[in-house]
Amino acid sequence: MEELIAALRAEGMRITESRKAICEVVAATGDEHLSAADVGERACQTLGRPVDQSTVYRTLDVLETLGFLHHVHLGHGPGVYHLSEDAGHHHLVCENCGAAVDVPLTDVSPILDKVAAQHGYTVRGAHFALTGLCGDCQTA
Amino acid sequence: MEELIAALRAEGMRITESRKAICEVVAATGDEHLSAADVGERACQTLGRPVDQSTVYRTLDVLETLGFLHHVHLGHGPGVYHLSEDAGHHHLVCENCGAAVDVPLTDVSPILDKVAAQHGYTVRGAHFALTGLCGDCQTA
DNA sequence: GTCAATGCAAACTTTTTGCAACTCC
DNA sequence: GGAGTTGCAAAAAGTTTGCATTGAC
Repeated sequence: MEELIAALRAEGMRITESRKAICEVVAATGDEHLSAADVGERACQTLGRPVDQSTVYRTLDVLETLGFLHHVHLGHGPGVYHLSEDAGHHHLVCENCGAAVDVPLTDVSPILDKVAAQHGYTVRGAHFALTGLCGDCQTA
Repeated sequence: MEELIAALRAEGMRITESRKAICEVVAATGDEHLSAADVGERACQTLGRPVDQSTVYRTLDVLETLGFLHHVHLGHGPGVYHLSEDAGHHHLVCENCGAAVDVPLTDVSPILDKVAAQHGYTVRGAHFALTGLCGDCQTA
């Protein structure tokens, strides 16, 4: 959290109560995947007063631009945000129940990189999830 | 096209002018990826009168349920529809310019299946695209 | 005091839904 | 004639934007 605030300050940006609250929520995010609405809700609780959704979006956008956050799409619902990691991971989502698991990038990168290279592409990040059926939904 | 119409009829569904036009558009789709709006626009031209977007969505939904179509998400814009193929393919999309290439499923399935299996999942289809940078955008 | 950031409201995009009118079988 | 379909309009969900006011520096 201190890191996020410091980075914003280093960019010449102003540190408002709303931003502080959002940074706190984001920093406290473990490997959770929060939607913008989730972040907003928690920020409101942290701050004890309403924080506008547009402010949440704008702040998340800033943090994403600075490289602290990524947002991914796990399904048809809202996009979800999570802290950037060194390694990164793909997401495997059940089409039926929505359960999601993280897949270390190292498990899939070799092939994806190779395939992408065949088309002149460079795979970067994991903006969309891989879809399938989880164990429970297969048996059901 | 005849096949689509026949299938609808076989399901006890009614063949209207709008449906015929939409089926014609869809059947004429090579390996293009059309959004619902694209399909609607072409159907209007084919038919010479307006076809409501809701009718397009409902018809595409029927065709998808019957297994003739799939829809995928290539980026943040509208979903796109394409005819089902025996083989199927993934999509590799440039984050920068949006250029998309099809990747044969056989090129990536082995790994994806293996990784998914490690988590008890079964990968099915390719509902979301893989993202990266195309050759042009890398050099730029 | 300035200028960035906020909150509010309104626009926007894509997709879905309720419902009366229609028309295909 | 009766049920499946349509078109229209309105709603829904997620996100973005314009703008006057506020507040950080």
